[in-house]
Amino acid sequence: MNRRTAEESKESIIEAAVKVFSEKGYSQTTIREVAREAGISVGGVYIYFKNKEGLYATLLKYLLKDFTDRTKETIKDMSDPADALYAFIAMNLKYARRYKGIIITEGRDRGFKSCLDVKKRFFKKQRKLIEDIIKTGMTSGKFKECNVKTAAMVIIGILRGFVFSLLIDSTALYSSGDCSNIILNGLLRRKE
Amino acid sequence: MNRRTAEESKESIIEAAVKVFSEKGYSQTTIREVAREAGISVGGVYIYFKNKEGLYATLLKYLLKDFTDRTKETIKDMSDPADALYAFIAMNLKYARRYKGIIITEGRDRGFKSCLDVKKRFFKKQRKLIEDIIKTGMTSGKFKECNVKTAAMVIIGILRGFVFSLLIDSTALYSSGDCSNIILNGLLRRKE
DNA sequence: ACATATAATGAACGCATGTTCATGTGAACA
DNA sequence: TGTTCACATGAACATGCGTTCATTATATGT
Repeated sequence: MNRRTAEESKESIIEAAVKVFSEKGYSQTTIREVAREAGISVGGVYIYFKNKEGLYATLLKYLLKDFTDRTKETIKDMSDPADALYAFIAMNLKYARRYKGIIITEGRDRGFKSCLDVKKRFFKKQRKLIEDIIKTGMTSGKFKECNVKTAAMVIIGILRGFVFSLLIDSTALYSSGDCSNIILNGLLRRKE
Repeated sequence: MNRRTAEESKESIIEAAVKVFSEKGYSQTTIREVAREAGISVGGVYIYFKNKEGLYATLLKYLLKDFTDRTKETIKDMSDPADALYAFIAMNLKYARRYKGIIITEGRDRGFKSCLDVKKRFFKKQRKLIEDIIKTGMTSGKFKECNVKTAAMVIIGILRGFVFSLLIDSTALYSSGDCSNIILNGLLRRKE
């Protein structure tokens, strides 16, 4: 019978870690549970990862890169900026549901410098994507003039709120459509 | 020399707990640190609170009630709904900065039923406040017609995003003004 | 069959933390 | 001075978790 290769084992650990961390967040996740889920021993985990934080950092990088790539791929051919913004929002919501414990986790500063950097770079890329959408919208005249950077930050803030709402109450949530509608149109009545 | 009364001790524990939980969140907070901060022994904490969760629940209730009351007081005399919304947002931001570890904490479901209920009731009250603002705006014709409940939920989501942004990067943040501007006006160019 | 390298095991260790409890302390009153 | 009561202490206990390491199992090459 063939044993697993090192690569296969490592992958199954990452997959298991993604699952457990997503459900429980960092503090509540134990190496023992990840090991069980991956079908390996406790010590086995430490063959492939230096420690818990290392495992978490690896998985975070892997997941965020995957997310960024998919998002770019999804919106790259969209000409209408409103469509792109909608797709961007929908994409965020979908991933948030699946990996809620990870995308927003209690990443305390102490001892997590590595993760913080990964996250910051991720959010920077996200902001860049939105900024491009907004710029396109402004150039084509569809969006009004505004501070692009600020608007992008606010939208990212809105999306974080989305995700956080999921953590508190995973059922009752407004849809991507409702959200993008308010972002696009605002609350104030338009003249005429 | 006069010793502290039971009431005084209890209060100083709550104050200490507010401080430590705000900074570190639930998991990272230890009873030992709360006790030290309160100037009491470890065992002393257990005279006044059943356990860690009980202490947390008490402090959460106390803090959220205080916040709701102050918010109501602040906006109750404002006639312009846009002003009220702005004040509401500013209020949230202010408290979030101070109590970030608590207002948004990793309140996992397991074993935290009591806290979850407190939080849900709090958010319900918050939503009610925003709904009233929006309704006022619609009645006066300043806001356009929309689904009040949904709009309120979206705004709450936006605020949660605000707070979460604070956790990740406490310096670079858009202002309350930027935020309410986008909420009120949206991104799309207005006709004419 | 034997040797070697690779992959895996899980009991054991050290440490941190929530919680308890027998004991101590000081003020008020007899 | 002695008694009582409320308030407080902190060492000790139990548990859980991250981490290590001496040992075992399996495949591969000779």
